[in-house]
Amino acid sequence: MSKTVSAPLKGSALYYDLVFDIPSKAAFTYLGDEKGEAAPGKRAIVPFGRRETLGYIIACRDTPPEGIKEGSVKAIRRIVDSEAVFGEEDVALAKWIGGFYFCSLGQALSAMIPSGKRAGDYPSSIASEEITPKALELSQEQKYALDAITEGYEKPGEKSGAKKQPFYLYGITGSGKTEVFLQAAEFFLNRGKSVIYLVPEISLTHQTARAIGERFGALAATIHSGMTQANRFTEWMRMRAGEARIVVGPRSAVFSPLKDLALVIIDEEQDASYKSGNTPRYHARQVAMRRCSVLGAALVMGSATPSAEAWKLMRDGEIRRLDLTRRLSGGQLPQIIPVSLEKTPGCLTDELKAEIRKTAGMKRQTILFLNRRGFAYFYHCRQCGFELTCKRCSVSLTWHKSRGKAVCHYCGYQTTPPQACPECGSLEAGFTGFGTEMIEEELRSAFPGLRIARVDADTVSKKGTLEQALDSFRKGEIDLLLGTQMVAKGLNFPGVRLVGVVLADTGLYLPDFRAAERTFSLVVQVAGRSGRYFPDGKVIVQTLRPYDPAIVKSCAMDIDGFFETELSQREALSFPPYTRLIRFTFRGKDAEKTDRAAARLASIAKPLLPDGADALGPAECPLGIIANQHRRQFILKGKNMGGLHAAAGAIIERYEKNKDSGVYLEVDVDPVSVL
DNA sequence: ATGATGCACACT
DNA sequence: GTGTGCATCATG
Repeated sequence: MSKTVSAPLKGSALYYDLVFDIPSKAAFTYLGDEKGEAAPGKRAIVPFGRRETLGYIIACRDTPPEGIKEGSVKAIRRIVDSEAVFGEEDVALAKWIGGFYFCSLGQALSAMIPSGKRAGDYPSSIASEEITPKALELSQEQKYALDAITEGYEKPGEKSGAKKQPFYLYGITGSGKTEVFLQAAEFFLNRGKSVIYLVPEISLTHQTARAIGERFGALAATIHSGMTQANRFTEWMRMRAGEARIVVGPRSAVFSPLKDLALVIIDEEQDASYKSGNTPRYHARQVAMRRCSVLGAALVMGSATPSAEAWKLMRDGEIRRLDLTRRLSGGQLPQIIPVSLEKTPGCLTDELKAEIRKTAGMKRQTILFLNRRGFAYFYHCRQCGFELTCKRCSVSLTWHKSRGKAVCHYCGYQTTPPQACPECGSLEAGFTGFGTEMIEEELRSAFPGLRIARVDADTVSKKGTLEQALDSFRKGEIDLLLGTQMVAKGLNFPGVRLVGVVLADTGLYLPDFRAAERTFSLVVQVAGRSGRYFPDGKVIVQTLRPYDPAIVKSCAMDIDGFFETELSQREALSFPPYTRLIRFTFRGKDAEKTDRAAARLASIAKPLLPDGADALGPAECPLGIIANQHRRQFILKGKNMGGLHAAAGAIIERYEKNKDSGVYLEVDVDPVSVL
């Protein structure tokens, strides 16, 4: 817990060590503030170089550290917090994060602690006035799972030293995972313990948060990106005070400062959003495992489509798998039909059109899903094969009809596409492939009477638009919802009969070893949107690769089969989960310099590699240029993370000794994507 | 990270 | 001779 150091007597010198949200690992010593409010665990504004910066007070001391002249120590300008906002446990966790993900303590703390200024009053939590603590009746399978999760629980007061095995609630969509999670949470709350409930994104957080607010009332808290800083901070302090004991939230909620944490739930465990995209590039699952093992807390993950990592751990018995095999509503799994797109002139096959028509005739609803990532829509010359790509990034430009422009999805560059091929002058050049706009147009002309709504990053840039569209879809004011990723996950619409995947295999063209896994899991999840309440759900999966295992197995809902082939392939190529990766990415305006930097790190690395470890590259990244920056990567691969990680640490240290100017190095431990 | 400093080449 | 640009450095 946070130890509060008594305020210094007036005039007596007491020093404080602060860390900052900067790459430097050093702590800086300051004199206490005038009011004497300084204490470890509080944040302070201090003069730092030529400016004032927020820092985290991590310790106090009687004398300045060795080598610092007493005269050069500055005083804390102002203390931000009236009480400590982080404690020893948080610092210990931050140190671990810094060590494992190669960032400074200050960077780790700043990722953990909400940056809100002041804990105002205590309103606006998700706590619902009407508490409905009535748990639903559990099925046999659910009961078994709940018992397994709770049975190892030790009595309060007893020290729980033994390492607990994580659980995995593996169940098809609609099999009642959430209710098991909620009752497990309730079990621990009833014993005075705390619970973290992680969900992938805000849209999902909302539904789950509501359920938790209703069931646990004032004990519930939530933190997500849609909240104001002050509200997030308020929730943080409610947790620290022990007032809130269950939190629902995305990735960052894994840091929640709950008292007596006993259970961490990770819903949709395979979701890539659990991995942070910026420093520190932590994975919430990894952090959760760390916290749980330190505290002796239980970890329960769940999904219908586990990650390859989790699947292997279950297979090897390192994670205990708990199966939920039946849909509670009695709904059947939908029929999933793969349809080849090869001979279709437009982007909607006759099969899909027929089903849309049939569904509309039944006064039911359709969701059309387009996985737009990858190269679904590109300028292509049929004569010479020329492709129009971004001048700055190496990716294909996407055609935006409404703007009449070709746009780069990475840097925002846009240009008017040429009428004729710039290479050979042929007029048989232009955009092919599918975008949501084009599909929308084709739909409107094919089904003039249908009420169609399109939901993608372009149409929902304004806040609330997505909610609005989804709301009117739920009310039945829209017949067909067309969208990207956002319509795929978690949403639950009773009226939906048909789900169409416009082009399932776009992701398969990405040069990433997880491409098949992602595609597979996406199709299975999208399929799960259909037929949740009626037994006549239908899913049409359009594809240019009808024989690809990821497509075939996902349409057959053959998860075992998919992982069998996928894992044996990963093993053959020694990719995760059979190995671990540490990726070094170099960015620089100058290609030569970037190459040199990568080569230099590689030559440092070679002699330091532990036995059984491999180096890949240095090589150009699959996306070789992004926003005018050349990108190179160098990947370490090894069976044993301990040795690999230690080597990486030594490599980084030597590399930084004389670093290349204009080239930035980024280190990613356990990268989820290598694009 | 970020602002200050020092050195290179350009140009009123 | 001063002015703009970037690499280098230190931050207590």
